[in-house]
Amino acid sequence: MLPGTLNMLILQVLSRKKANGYEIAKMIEERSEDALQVDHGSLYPALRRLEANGWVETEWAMSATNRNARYYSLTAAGRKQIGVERNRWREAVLAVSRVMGPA
Amino acid sequence: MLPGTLNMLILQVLSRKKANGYEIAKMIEERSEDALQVDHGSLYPALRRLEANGWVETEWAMSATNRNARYYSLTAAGRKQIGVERNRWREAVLAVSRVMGPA
DNA sequence: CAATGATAGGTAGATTATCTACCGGTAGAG
DNA sequence: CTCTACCGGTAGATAATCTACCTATCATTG
Repeated sequence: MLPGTLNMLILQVLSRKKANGYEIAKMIEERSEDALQVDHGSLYPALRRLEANGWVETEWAMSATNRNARYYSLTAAGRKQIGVERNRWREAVLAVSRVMGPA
Repeated sequence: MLPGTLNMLILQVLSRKKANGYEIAKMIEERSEDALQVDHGSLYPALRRLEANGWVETEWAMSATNRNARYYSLTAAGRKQIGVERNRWREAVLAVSRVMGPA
């Protein structure tokens, strides 16, 4: 997992639907075709940061598998933040590409 | 600067020619069109790591501007390492792209 | 000749984000 | 009743970066 990308990835998957931590990790792993493994020792602290920044909000609810789970959903600020992170990522990749050259 | 990319960027610029720290930073900045700023508090520790890993070797020499400078050049292991880092980077970008989707 | 900016190398300490390794618990299948 | 999947968390180590500081010389300009 590239440092600095986890926040963006979490916000992205939450832009589709609210989810609990376990589901967020699974979605990132599945959508990356298992290329990204979300360590849950990284995930929960990251979710705390997102909440502290006002980008996600939480509520406790029963999961589809009948467990008590903390659900995360994007705030309005969180939706804006996705754009910020996307642009930062795109520019970072472009900048690295310019240095690394083709192939 | 994305964490985890500096080593690769340094190895890449050294694959063209040997250079001192100041020149390495300038080359990365110029080739990225100033999108990447190489903090020299990050650069020198990174160069130490690369040397400790046996990917670069150093010698002191006079620079083009007539100053005593430590020049870095790739070892055979360093050349191989570029490929390793390139592949890792390419796969990481691809994985993130799959999660983030188009646009 | 003195001041300044560009060149050059370095470190200490703080910050940030990640990973490792633990802890706790429940639901449901077999 | 045991085992797997599900679910949430933290403490401490690790790694890489950034901030801020130090030193020094060369070359140009006033």
